[in-house]
Amino acid sequence: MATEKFELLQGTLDLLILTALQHDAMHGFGLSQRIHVMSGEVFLVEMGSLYPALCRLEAKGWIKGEWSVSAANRKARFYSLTSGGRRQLMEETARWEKLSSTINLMLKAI
Amino acid sequence: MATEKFELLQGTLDLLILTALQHDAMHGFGLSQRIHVMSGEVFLVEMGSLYPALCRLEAKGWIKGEWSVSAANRKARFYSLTSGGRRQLMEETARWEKLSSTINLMLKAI
DNA sequence: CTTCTCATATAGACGCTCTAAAGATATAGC
DNA sequence: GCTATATCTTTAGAGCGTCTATATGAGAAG
Repeated sequence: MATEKFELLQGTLDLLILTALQHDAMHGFGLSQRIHVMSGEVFLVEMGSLYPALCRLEAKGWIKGEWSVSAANRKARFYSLTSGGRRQLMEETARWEKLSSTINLMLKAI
Repeated sequence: MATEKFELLQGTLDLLILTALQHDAMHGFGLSQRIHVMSGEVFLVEMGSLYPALCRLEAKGWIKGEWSVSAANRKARFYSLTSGGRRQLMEETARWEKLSSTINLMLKAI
């Protein structure tokens, strides 16, 4: 899902979430906005995509969520990376680099 | 599908197929091998993934298939790019470049 | 005549993302 | 006080692309 019909490549949302959580804990709503901004408004992750992903990542032990109060004074669930999540981020980054560089190679092949 | 657990990113198989067909017509079986070789053995597209994709692409008018005889003297369906397929290849390439460069940007953000 | 390789095809399951809708609560405006 | 708006979470259902697994057939090789 995205601005201007740029749908995400399936399998990259986890990577984006882990990346966006790399430095501070965030709640889902803010995460969506951060991804939008970080991507130069290319990606627009809707809630219906984001929340299931957050649950998935939490179930796998890569992030953990805690209820707290947002800057706007509302209850919100703040997610942060676990140590396993950091490891996962490195692995997914490596995987991404391998896959994308391979595709780039093929595109340039004569 | 892949050597060493490198599964494809969903949505990139079409791009790989169109790219591999860019210069000559091929049958599915050979296409699978070509993708394996072109990718430096990173991608291994199994038949169960490839054939449905070929049908899809043909249904969309991006490739067309014709029965002929393979180098090994067997009946095989040779696929080639249509003009619409060439256009589609350009579009998907552009899309890939936009998406992948955006992700790379995010990964490098501090 | 049996086995191997080449080649196509299809069924069924799985996982991720999307669209869509519903609900709850604080703040702002009137 | 009342209502509207913005913030925030949640879930259901569908769709699509890929994967695993299997069936099928024909020429080549021995």
